[in-house]
Amino acid sequence: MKNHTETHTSHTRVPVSECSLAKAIRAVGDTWSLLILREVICGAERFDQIREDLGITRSVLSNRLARLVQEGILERYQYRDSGQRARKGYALTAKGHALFPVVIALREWGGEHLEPGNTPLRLQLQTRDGLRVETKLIREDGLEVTDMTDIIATVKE
Amino acid sequence: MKNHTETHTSHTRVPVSECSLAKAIRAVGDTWSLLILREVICGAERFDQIREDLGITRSVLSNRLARLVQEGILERYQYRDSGQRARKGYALTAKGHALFPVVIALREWGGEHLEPGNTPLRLQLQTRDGLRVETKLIREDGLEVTDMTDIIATVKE
DNA sequence: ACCCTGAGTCTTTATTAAAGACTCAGGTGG
DNA sequence: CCACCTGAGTCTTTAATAAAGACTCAGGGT
Repeated sequence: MKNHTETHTSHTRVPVSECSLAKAIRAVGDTWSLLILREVICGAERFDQIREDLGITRSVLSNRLARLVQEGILERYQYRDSGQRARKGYALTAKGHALFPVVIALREWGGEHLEPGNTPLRLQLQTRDGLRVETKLIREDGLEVTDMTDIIATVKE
Repeated sequence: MKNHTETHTSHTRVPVSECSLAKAIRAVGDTWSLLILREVICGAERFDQIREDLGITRSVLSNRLARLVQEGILERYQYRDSGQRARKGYALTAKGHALFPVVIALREWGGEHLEPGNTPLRLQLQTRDGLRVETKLIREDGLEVTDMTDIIATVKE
């Protein structure tokens, strides 16, 4: 436990009910939703495929998928592999795709702070022509922020 | 429900137990942890302050804080406001600060996709000298990715 | 010495998730 | 055409988590 006596920053109060960040966390920040999005991003589009990969129960998966569809993050579609019967799948909508920065940032954080050192296979997020994609924090003036302790929360009005 | 017959991308299988992204989601992707981090970022460092802001119960807050400290995302410290008794607070560690890209990306997504139009007060994340900070997806070659549908998941080895 | 407050723990009740049996519709094979 | 398989769920029961709120305990203040 560090022991600092410097004046600490004052509390920026934005009620949870009016905060975009809190709403976003409420929308996708639960135990399963982000993992389901990961599955869809990885190309698991069928119910049972997602269920097997995640080890989630049918009822919970059913609920979460319905919620994600209802929130406009996922959408359902039908497809048919040649010689197979028609099946239903889930795919990202534009709103769902807009979560990529969140997912990629999480992936980066996990890779840098949760791996014991030598991790075998790492999920990679890249463009279709194979270029790696990463998140950067860019200031209004175009410069990159590297020191996170320089960032603070304020209330804009 | 759209009805596409184009060949869908194949499934990129990375077991959840070996995936940095899944681990990151496991670590902070639950109902309360991210909201608690939001509080700390906003300067709410005391137990009861966080509890009041979030409406979380004491026992759950206690558990989550302990977990976040144990995971090295938060740390405890003591401080004393002038004329007040010493108190304990929670602050982000370097590992916790490294989650800023995730938080900022969530904040952006919430602001763009969850707000009904005219939202009164919006939490702003900026540098100490008042410059707004935003996340960008940058490709290996330095160009920004604007079309999210161009991003796919692969397994790197 | 007594009281207040911050920072919890403990106990009871309500919600949510897990496990796994059951349903139902669209095809497939005979 | 009929029986059967499979994907995509629902339903029921049991276990785990969270909510509500009383209780504890230590450090100051008066």
